[in-house]
Amino acid sequence: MEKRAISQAVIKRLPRYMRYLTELRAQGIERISSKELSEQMKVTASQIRQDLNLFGGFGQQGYGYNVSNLIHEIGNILGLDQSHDIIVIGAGNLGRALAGYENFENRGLYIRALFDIAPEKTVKDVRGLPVYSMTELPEYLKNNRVDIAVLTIPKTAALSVAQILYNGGVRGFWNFAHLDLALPDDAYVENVHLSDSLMQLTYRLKHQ
Amino acid sequence: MEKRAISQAVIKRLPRYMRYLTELRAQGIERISSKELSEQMKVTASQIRQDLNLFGGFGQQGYGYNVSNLIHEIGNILGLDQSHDIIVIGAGNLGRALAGYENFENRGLYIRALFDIAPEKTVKDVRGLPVYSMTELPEYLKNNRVDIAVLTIPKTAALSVAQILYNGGVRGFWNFAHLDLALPDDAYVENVHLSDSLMQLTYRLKHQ
DNA sequence: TCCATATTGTCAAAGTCTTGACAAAGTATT
DNA sequence: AATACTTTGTCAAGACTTTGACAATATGGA
Repeated sequence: MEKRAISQAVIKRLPRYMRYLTELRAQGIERISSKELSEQMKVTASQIRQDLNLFGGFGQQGYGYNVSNLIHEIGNILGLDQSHDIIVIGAGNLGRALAGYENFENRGLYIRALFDIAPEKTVKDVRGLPVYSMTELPEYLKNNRVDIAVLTIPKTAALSVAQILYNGGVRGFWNFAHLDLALPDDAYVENVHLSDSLMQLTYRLKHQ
Repeated sequence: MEKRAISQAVIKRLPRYMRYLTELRAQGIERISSKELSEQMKVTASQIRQDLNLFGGFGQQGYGYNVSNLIHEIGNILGLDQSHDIIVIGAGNLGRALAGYENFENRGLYIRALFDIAPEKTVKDVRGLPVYSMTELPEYLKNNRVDIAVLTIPKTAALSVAQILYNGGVRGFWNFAHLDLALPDDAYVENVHLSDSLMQLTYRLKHQ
């Protein structure tokens, strides 16, 4: 799709642009210049223009960017034009929290089911989603498309479950287990290490 | 503490070193060279040595690094030698998930209480922690030290609650609300945007 | 004790990312 | 229709980060 490789640094910024632009649209703002946006986001205008230009000229000289159009374009870049079928492995508090996010569906992200070793322990159901036993996972994968698996399970279980998922055809992994999941190269793993982020905070409290 | 400013890139890597080193120690491994560690972590040995050297010479030529000692040193750098008192604002699934992490206490991170607008809705209690009403927050802040507040509340409430916390003396904010919290410069905010991270995954599924 | 080997700490080069500057091209006003 | 203004897209310079190389120095075996 794009000409040259896009750096990780740029990709990380795209959802943030999305967030600010969506907020602007909600406020009824239709156009925005890189300068105005840069002031709100506390980045340089140059960076915004440079980032957006990697994917195409979405702006217009003398005018700026059309907010709705830019949301649409960045959404396409991020793959939100395609729908994604998602399952959550681990129906504990974290799994239920993620499964319960309501805004995902606006972006083509559909949570289809949860899995847990002890599904009956799940007192409340989450938005009416089914909670299956882990033993049913291979069968489910045979009969249902799954683009992304969310792993909210202990690190001791994470790798073996990920392998079942990979063998069942899943290629997207959103991993909350406390280890860096290593899977074959055609699997895409986004590791989320919450405690790493908390330690960055304790670092700053100590040093700054 | 350190001579020159440490870059954000380095600080981000420290918790990851911590994770791998802790795993090594659990396996009974007492010494490790930057070369071995670099192979496990899939980074360059040079980067490991350069990073660690910013804080002091923790290694020994011809030997490598002592695992336990290095864990201790990085822990100090990250501020884990100090104890931190933490409260969680929002006792929904996410708040309860974070409050329930058991490993925090090994690192001096003590969750003391949760707050919620509707504390009675919280069916199960979390490890026996008290769940207070939000109306009790200002009083709590007068009587208790709070180093870090975890915000797991809707974005519409986040800024006003953060200001109450800031006025009550809280300077560390671990923010899960879906906006970038802007607070005075002496407050340290670590924003965690889970959906940003999921969008990086959808980007990669589309493009790679 | 000596020597071969291992491995750090550090420097400079290479690579990547961010910023400032400005021509080109549009908008808005008179 | 002409002019002043705005703002993009793009380039090159500057800043920052990562890597490779190697002297210095320790280990461990003979």
